[in-house]
Amino acid sequence: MQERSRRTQAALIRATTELVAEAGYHGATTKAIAERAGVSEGTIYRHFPDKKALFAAAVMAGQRDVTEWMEQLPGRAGSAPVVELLAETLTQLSRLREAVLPLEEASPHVMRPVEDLSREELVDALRSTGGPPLLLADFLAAEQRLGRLRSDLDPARTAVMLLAAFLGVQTSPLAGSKGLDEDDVQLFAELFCAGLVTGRDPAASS
Amino acid sequence: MQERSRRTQAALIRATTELVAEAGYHGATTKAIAERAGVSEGTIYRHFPDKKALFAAAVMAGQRDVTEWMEQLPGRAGSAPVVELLAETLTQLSRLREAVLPLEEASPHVMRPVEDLSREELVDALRSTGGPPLLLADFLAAEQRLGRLRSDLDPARTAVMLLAAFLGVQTSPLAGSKGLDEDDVQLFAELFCAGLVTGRDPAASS
Amino acid sequence: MQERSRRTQAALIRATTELVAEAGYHGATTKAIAERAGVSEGTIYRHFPDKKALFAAAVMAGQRDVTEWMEQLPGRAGSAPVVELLAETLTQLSRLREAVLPLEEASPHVMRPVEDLSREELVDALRSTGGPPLLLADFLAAEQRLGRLRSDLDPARTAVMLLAAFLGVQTSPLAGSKGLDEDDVQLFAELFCAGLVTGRDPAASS
Amino acid sequence: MQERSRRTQAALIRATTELVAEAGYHGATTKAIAERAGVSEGTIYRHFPDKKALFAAAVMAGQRDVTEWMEQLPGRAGSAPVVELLAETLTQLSRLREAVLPLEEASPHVMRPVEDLSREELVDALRSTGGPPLLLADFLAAEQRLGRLRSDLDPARTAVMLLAAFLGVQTSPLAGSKGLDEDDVQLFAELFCAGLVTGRDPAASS
DNA sequence: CATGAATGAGGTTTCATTCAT
DNA sequence: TATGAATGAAACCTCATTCAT
Repeated sequence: MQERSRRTQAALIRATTELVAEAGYHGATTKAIAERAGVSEGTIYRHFPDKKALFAAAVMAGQRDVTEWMEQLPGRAGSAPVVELLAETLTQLSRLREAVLPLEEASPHVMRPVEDLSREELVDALRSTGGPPLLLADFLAAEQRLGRLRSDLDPARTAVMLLAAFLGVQTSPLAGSKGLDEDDVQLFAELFCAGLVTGRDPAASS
Repeated sequence: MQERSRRTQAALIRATTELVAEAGYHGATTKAIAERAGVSEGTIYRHFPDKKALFAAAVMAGQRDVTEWMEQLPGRAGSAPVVELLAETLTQLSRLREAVLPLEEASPHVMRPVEDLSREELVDALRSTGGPPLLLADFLAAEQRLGRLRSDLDPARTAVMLLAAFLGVQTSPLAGSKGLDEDDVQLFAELFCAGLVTGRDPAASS
Repeated sequence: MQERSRRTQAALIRATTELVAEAGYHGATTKAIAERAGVSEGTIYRHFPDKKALFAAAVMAGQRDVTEWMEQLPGRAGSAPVVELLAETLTQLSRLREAVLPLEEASPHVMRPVEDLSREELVDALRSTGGPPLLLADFLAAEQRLGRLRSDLDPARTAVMLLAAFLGVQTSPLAGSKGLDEDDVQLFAELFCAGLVTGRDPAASS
Repeated sequence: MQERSRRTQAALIRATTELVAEAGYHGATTKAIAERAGVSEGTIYRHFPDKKALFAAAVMAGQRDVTEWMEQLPGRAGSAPVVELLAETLTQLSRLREAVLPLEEASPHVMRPVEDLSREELVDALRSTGGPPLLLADFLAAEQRLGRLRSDLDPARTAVMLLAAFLGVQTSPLAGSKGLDEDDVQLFAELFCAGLVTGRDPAASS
């Protein structure tokens, strides 16, 4: 039955995401994943060709959630001070991504040997059309057209840098293990955005 | 021989750092490390109680190099525009840390399950007296006293955020595998520092 | 439907035979067999109690084809020089058995641990009434009565030895992977039969 | 210590050979081999890169024993009736090879998927200089020069065929599981050799 | 001090077989 | 009856760690 199949698959992806968040990449063994998902280890391989594919699916699923939220962002350009919009976006991101982040961050240094080829594919997918970086770039470009953002910035490059910096803050061991609170996000948005806005942004005067 | 002992230890640390950078955390097995260091596997355990200790030592060693460079920073407060000083600092950091970063980044998500306790210890050590975050905080405080930096910022918190954001940019899969070039560093410094400086900083007018 | 049932069964047997020939014993997994036969894995167990039974059936089916051809052999005793008749027989065998041989050869060393008991049953079946060895023995006995074959040979024992030797040549890794050509069969027949015939066989003088 | 290493290696090879003979290819699991050899499973991989290499080493070791015995054969050409020499050779072979044979016979159809490339290498090695087939070919050529063997036969081809046929008889499921006794070997030698010898061989008249 | 063989727990993956639909 | 998802034992292999030499 396709219904049951879909449920199992979702359970596996959820178990993977949770376990990586909780116990790190090493804790996300096939055994632990199967246990958490309430299936046997063999079942994993009925739904994914190997562990690598399961991880990729988990990353993509998380990615999808984030993307869905961000799709509204470009349309909201100009509706509030830039800093405010960015702060809201980052707050949402920090909530949505909490679970997914370890997975993605783990990929470059950790998953490399497991994945070889597929690592590039995965990153490509993350960057490809419609992903958060592009959506953020769209938003920045829209604000540029409104004259509220420095016109000498490359939206794509800036978007990537902003996201990467934020993810860095969110995951850095320097930040402690507690994660970020509202204040942290607000401070980050303020600091970083001060370099982005022009005088025409109403919040720039503060 | 203490001399020989020290050389072996250094070789092990160097081998560990190189291997993590080259082959990722999974490539840094005790066997590979011993081979690269030109000793036998058993020898590792003459110098470190376990692999975890070797990794911690490797992180600390890298940390030491970075710290040595940063120790001059607080004394240079006021000697040039803040943005310029920070850009120079980040450029140095991006060079010095290239090798060590994978090690540190690997630690939170990768070493956690292996180490549990030690992770906290490690992070504590990274934040403890004399480390780059504190040195950067000292520099920021000095600039605050000179009136060139917003006085409402907590230097310690800001320093951590700045470093974490920069490390995030440096290691993010979003940035591609090529790493950062001079322009990227410059852009980052500009964007981020615009939120830090006051009108009294000579570069603030640009 | 008994008709449909028979077709499925035949498809399974054919798939098994083909797969063992193509991909070796390890390639003949239940999954691969079901795929090739165009049914689901579970269906196998509607038609055969287990994999072992499927293999036995496949061996028997191949055996049946060979047997059918050999049934004419005893009746042709005396109709041509012994060497010629044997060469023709072996040529036919080498063609008919090409597909089935791997199955049979695989059985003793491969299926033994899977089957234990059944291996004996299988071999018994192979030797039982009507099988090629007995038919060849009948032919040899007939030739003995015609005086064209050494009378001191035990027909049954000789038949088994002749067939076994030929199968050995046909499957030996020493012979390379290309199999036997006509010349090889001819040479084998000549060499081996020279020890069988008496002076009264017209070909014995060559 | 190299001494201990060699002993372990020998024990592993012996265990592998025995287990394949006793329990078939499927019975020769890494676990069973390690148990039989009195070491842990992990130890296997300190001495051989993988199971395939262990099997190859076991085949080669058996091959070496057989080869050692056969090296004297070419020198004995002419020292006794051809049939007698061959019978003796085959008797020795049937003893020496009893253990090794399953391994070799298993290779083409069974080990293929495990070995892929290496199967060809293995067979090449079996056929390469100095192996039993070549030694037997040397012997046949020597007998040809003595005029006791048909001069129209290709020694190499005949040697391969003779060995393959004999191995076939020795391992055929048709022959039952008891193996060959002296009488069987004698009969095989007589039958097969009758086609080889000329009138000048003293045994040809019997 | 150094070696390197040995360990054994644990990892990912396969596959014959069962069972709910 | 046919399906195909689920099972779980067992396969091969890795690796941090110990210990006799």
